[in-house]
Amino acid sequence: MNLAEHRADSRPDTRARIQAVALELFTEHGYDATSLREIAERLGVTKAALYYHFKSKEEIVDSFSADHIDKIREIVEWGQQQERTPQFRHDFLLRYADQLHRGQHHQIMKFFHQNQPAIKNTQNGARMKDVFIQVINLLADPATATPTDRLRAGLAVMSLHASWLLLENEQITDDQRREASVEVALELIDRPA
Amino acid sequence: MNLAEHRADSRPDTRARIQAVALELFTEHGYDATSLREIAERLGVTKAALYYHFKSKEEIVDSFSADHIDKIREIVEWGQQQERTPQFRHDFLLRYADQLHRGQHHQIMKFFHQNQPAIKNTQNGARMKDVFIQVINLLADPATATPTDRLRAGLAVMSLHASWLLLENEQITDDQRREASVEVALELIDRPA
DNA sequence: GTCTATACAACGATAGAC
DNA sequence: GTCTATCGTTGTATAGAC
Repeated sequence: MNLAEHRADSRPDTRARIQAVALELFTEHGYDATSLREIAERLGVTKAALYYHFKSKEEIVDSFSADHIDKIREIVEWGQQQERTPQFRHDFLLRYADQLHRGQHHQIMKFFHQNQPAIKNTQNGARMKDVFIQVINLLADPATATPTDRLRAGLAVMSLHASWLLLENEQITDDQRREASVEVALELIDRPA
Repeated sequence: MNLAEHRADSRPDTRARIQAVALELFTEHGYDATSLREIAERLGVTKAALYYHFKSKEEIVDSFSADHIDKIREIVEWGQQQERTPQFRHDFLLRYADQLHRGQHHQIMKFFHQNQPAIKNTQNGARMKDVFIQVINLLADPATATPTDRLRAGLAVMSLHASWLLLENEQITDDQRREASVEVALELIDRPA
């Protein structure tokens, strides 16, 4: 899984640059609307060069989402070993929010949210959906929670995922945006009886 | 007159059938991933037939979203003439939720949510975004509300829009789904001081 | 109002030179 | 590791017969 070490012999970090530009364009204009030609031109190379680093367009998405999914899985696995108390839900949500704000993970979530039809049939699209369901299951036990509780849990997660979208026109800093999203998320999961 | 069952192979109202099939496929597989050939085949006609009724693929989207946008605008215009009390927010949200569950409007919102990159540069995509902002402005006055209040308002609307998505695996009826989404939405807009 | 046939561009992907 | 050149497919859209 450690691709960085595998490519230690290649000269510039072209692979990482492709990932960064692809994520940016996929998020901005959409996965389907972004051609490999656009990505290549932005980098000053040709389409064929991309195919040296990735065997398909879909593999570019998989490459930058695999790491993000693994990180969320770690948090979920930790959570599954804890007792389901209100305090746990609080801690879990803070861990989750913390992870979202590391590196490009926030942007990756934006990409997944806005390109669901394009990726839901891909390998990592399915994995992302699975882990998302597990997160909600930890916040609202499917065996005992009401549909209303389940919905609150889903919206709590969505508050963290989509805060940049719902608050995109506001004149606030990233930290303020993050603080607001965590506050509202906590309200939602503290609500159940 | 019963036009619908008059003839099985040459039904009238082809335009409406195109809209219905297009909305279904656009929502299920995505706007970009759905070709006009697919839509035509599902209807038992050829691509060229679609072009008699609509001058482009984008116009199909515009045709079934224009009516929905107008309906929301009516509600917004009503809201802008009311006093901004807690009771008003309550009534407004109920009116909005009610509109969402008429006809195909719920499905249209799902389509817009899941295909934002594909439609954000279209005419009605911009109109949809404008009216969405106005809805949030009515629930949380941009001049006085905190970012947290704004986020709650946005999530309240998202609760109504995305309840079928967040509760898609639950074994509940449409009415229960709707009831839960309204309940959580009302909680969110009742929260501000 | 729907058909056949086709124009034309763009896409993802591959082969092979350097 | 990147290039040129190209393949095969699919896409939207159009022209003209019926």
